[in-house]
Amino acid sequence: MKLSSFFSEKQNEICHKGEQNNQNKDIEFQPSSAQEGSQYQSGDCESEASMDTLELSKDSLSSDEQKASAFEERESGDFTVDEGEYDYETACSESRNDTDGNLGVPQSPNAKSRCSNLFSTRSTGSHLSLSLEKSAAKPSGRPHSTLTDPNFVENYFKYSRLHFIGTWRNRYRKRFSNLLEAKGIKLSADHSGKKKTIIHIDMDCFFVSVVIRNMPELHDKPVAVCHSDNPKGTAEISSANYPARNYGIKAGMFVRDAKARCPHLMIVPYNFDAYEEVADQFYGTLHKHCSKVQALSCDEAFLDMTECLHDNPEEVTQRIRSEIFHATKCTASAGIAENMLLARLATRSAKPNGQCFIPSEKADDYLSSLSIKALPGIGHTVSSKLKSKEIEYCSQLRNVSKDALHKDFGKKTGDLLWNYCRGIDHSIVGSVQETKSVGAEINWGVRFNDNKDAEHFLNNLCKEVSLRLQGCGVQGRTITLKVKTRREGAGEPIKYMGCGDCETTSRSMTIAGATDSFVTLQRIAKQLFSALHLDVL
DNA sequence: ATCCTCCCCTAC
DNA sequence: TAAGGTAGGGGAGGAT
Ligand SMILES: Nc1ccn([C@H]2C[C@H](O)[C@@H](COP(=O)(O)OP(=O)(O)OP(=O)(O)O)O2)c(=O)n1
Ligand SMILES: [Mg+2]
Ligand SMILES: [Mg+2]
Repeated sequence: MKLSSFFSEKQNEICHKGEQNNQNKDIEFQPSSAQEGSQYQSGDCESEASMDTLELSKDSLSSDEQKASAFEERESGDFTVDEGEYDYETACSESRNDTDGNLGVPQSPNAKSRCSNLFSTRSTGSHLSLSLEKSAAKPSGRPHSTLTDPNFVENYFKYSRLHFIGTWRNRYRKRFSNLLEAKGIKLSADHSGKKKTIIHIDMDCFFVSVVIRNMPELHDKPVAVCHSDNPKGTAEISSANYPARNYGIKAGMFVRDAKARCPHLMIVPYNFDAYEEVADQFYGTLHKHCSKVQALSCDEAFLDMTECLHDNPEEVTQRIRSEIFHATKCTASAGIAENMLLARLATRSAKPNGQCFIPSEKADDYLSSLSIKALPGIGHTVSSKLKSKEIEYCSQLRNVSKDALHKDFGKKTGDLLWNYCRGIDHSIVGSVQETKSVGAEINWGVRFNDNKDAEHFLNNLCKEVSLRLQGCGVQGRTITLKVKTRREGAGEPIKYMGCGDCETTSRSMTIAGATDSFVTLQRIAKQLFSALHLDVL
């Protein structure tokens, strides 16, 4: 059996380079956090000497237990919802089998693992994450794992779509820094009773549209972006165009399931450079029409047109969309409303290649029949909890008192639910926000035979985080390491080179002076890993 | 009260 | 074969 374990590191408390102070050099690490672990305490954290591989290696080698990664279980949960067309649980049956049940809430846990480290002094931080997995005794054959590629970390990120979208914001920040004035962000303060005009705009099936933008013959055929065209494969669909969605194909689905629904589905490869270029054209157009632009992702933004409006909002929106199409040969859809919530919901109705205006007097009607799960910020866990009480639509949610929502979901989420189901949203369109953390994690292809493998991987992850910190020009003081370990009794991962069903644990440590140094990260990460008392094998 | 650590949840 | 990342919001529970 194989085992896999993950870990990640994270550093918090970032500070902009330049100002940091080191107060006490002596005490570089504050043992405090590390010890929390508690029982364990063997002092790993304190003495560097002890940290040595010895302790680690012993532990790790000694036990045979296996640990695996967890993605699968939870994943299933995340997606189950929609129309039931694609049952992720089935796809990931592993997870379910596993046993033990967990606690309470129905499949709540997500399986995602992440590892990260972050630092920060003030506002920035960095994350580092690693994942480890023990490899099966003999099958060394895996072509794409930490066991066979010494530069696995570096290579992995070149091909990861989630890494691309996850780091896009930092690139955007650099590219458009001249246009971003760090102003007020999201604090909900909408006291100016003035009516606003908000536009939410999102490119249609972005990754597919960009790749086929010069291939009109494919526009009405089902097409999806994926690394693999193997009809038995577990590669994930990144984006599917609208003809493909008619077959029930969605992002995140395994390619074998997509092919089963639509055998003639055309698979096209990723083109990250083109996504970057089209996103720049998209944002270039937006900034031309509006000074208040909030980027949500590479293909999606909010515009506060209240003060940039010269014409009818719908005509302006039409113009912006035409201009985007002219510049990119890709279509965008937009929603227009008086607040960000309604504008975003309007976009959904508008897709594909359309636009939709929701006047505030129609908001109540529009929301009544809307599923709670469709509200932004409400995912599988919250919506399932409500559904178990027979509350599925916004109209039903309006009958639940604020107190009851607070009790079940906490203050903030309770307020959000209460407001959103009534179409209330006071957030304001902001431009940039200060970085709070920086991290890196890998939950695929991570396999270790011994502690050396794990250490090598961890070091590479530290290097990655160090570079990212330097790239952002920030440093951090709190380093967090997260590790995934295969859950007891979990079988092989369903997904090729996946992490499977894992348990995640994390440890963090705050140091006196902010850092972006590889050597420092490496040292702290090692201590944190050791404090977790995990066995590699 | 407020802060801190270790999670969980969400979205792209 | 295939590339399951990243970051912020938020809560529980303990320390201060
Ligand atoms: N699970 C996901 C979600 C998104 N993406 C990538 C591919 C998408 O093209 C891009 C933008 O995400 P969207 O949610 O905007 O999805 P699309 O643009 O593909 O479709 P839509 O027309 O619904 O916006 O992010 C991904 O790789 N995996
Ligand atoms: Mg889109
Ligand atoms: Mg989008």
